[in-house]
Amino acid sequence: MHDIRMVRENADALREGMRRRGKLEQFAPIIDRALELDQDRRTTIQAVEERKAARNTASQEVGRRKKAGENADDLMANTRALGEEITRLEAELAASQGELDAILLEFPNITALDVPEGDETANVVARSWGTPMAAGTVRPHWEIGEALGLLDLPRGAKISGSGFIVYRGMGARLQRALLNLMLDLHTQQHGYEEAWVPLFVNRTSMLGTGQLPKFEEDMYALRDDALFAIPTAEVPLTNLFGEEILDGSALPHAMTAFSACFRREAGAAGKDTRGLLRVHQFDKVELVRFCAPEDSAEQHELLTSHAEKVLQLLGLPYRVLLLAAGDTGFSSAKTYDLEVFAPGVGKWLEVSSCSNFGDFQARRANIRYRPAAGEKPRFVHTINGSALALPRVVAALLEQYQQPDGTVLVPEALRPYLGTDRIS
RNA sequence: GGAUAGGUGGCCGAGUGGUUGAAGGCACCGGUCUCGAAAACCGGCGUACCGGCAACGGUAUCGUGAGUUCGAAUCUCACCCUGUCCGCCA
Repeated sequence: MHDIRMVRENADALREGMRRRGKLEQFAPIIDRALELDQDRRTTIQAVEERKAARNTASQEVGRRKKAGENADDLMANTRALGEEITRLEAELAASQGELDAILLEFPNITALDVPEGDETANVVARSWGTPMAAGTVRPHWEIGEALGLLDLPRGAKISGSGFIVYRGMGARLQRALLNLMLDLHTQQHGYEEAWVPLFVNRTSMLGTGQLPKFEEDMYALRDDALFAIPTAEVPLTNLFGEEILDGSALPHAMTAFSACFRREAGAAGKDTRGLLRVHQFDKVELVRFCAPEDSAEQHELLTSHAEKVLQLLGLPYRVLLLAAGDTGFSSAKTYDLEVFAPGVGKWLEVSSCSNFGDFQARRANIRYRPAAGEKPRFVHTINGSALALPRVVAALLEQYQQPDGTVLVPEALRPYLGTDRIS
C-alpha cells in the first residue's frame, strides 16, 4: 500500500511506477480519482473536527453549569444540532475514506530503479551457476517417479483432484529429507529463527501481505469460517508482527518456516501442469527478513544467496533472473526468481522468488520499528523468498540425477537425510 | 459447543456519565549528586490523522463495531479475544 501523502505530493512518481509496469493506462484514472477523494476527505475532516471541537467545548460548559445548578437548555439544543451535522458529515467522510482506502489497496508496488522496464521478455539473467545438461537426454520426472514408485498421481487425482500429489515410499521420505536439509541449513548456518505456523489465516493477514483484495479467486477459502488456506508461509510469518512496533536493535530479524502451501491456480489451467510442474498443494521452506529501510537492498541480496545455497548443496544448475517491472509481483519492488534446469522436461523451473517489498507490506500490515529509544516509529522493510519450493526441486533432482540403469543418484548433502545414496 | 469472569498506555494497575490522554507504580530517556556506579531527587516519556514553514492548535484513540446522551473508558447491543469450569476430541 502506498502512503496517501506520497500519492498527493508525488503523484508523478506513482504514475511513473505504473508506467514502468506497463499499467499506466489502467491506473492513471484511478490515481486522479484518489487525488480527488483525498481532497474531499481532507475538506470534510476539517469540517467535522471543527464541529467536534465546538461540541466538546459546549458540553464541558453544560457540565459546569449543571454542577452549579444553572440552566443549560440553550447550550444543549445547540450541541444537539451540532451532533446532527457531525453525523451527516461523518457519513460523507466514511464514503470518501472507504473508496480511497479501497483504491490504495489496489495499486501495485513501485518497482526499484534498477528493475528493467517492460514485460517478462525484459527479464534479465543476473547470474547462473553450474552447467545444465542437454535437454531431452533423460526421461521426465513423472516417468521416473512412476517407475520407482515415488509418485502416485492417479490416486492423488482420485482422492482429491488433479494437481494433488501423492508421494510414496522414498518419494514421501524425500519430502521430509529436503525439508530437514533446508531448515537445518537456514537455522544453523544462516541465522534464521524457525517457526511453525497456522495454515489458515484470517482476511486481515491476507490483506497485510497483499494476496487480497486482488487475488481472492486464487485462494482456497473455508466454507464455515472466515479463513483462507495460505498460499505461502510468507503470509503467517510476515503478519506475525502486524500492528506491532519492533525494537530497532533487534533488526534485521530473520524467520523461516516450513509449511504446506495451497493454490487454486485459477488462471493457469492447462499450462505446464504435467507431473510436479504446477500443483494445488505443495511444501515449501520460506525465508522472511524484517529490516530497516536503508538495509533492505543488501538484505535482499543476502536472502537470495541463502536460497541459492540450497541449490548449490543439491548440485542443481540454476540461473537467477532479475524480473522486469511488468513481471514483478503485485507487492514487490524487486524480485529475483531462481530457476533450476530440468533436463527431462527441458525447461527452466521457477523454484524460488526472492522479493524486496520495501515498506509496501509493512504499511498494509502496520509493522513498524523504533530506531532508538525516544525516536518515532518507522515502517520496516520486508523481504522474503522460498528456499525452496519442493515439487519442482524434486522434478529437477530426479531428472538431473537419473542414471542409465533407471536409478537416481542422491546428492551428497542429502544422503544423511534420506538415508541412502541411491533411489532404486 | 454450554456456563462464567475478564479485556485500560511498553508492562502492572486505579478509574462515581462531566476540564480523564486517562491516578499510582515499573520500565525507559535526560539531568543533579558521585572518582565511577547504585540509591535518592528533578524533569521527560503512547499512537494516528487534519491544519500550519514552524512554534503550535485541533480531532480521534481505554478489545472491535454500532447505539443511548448536550457529553461515554464508564450505560445498552452485537462481535472478537483471553482465563476458569463442564462437555466433546487427536
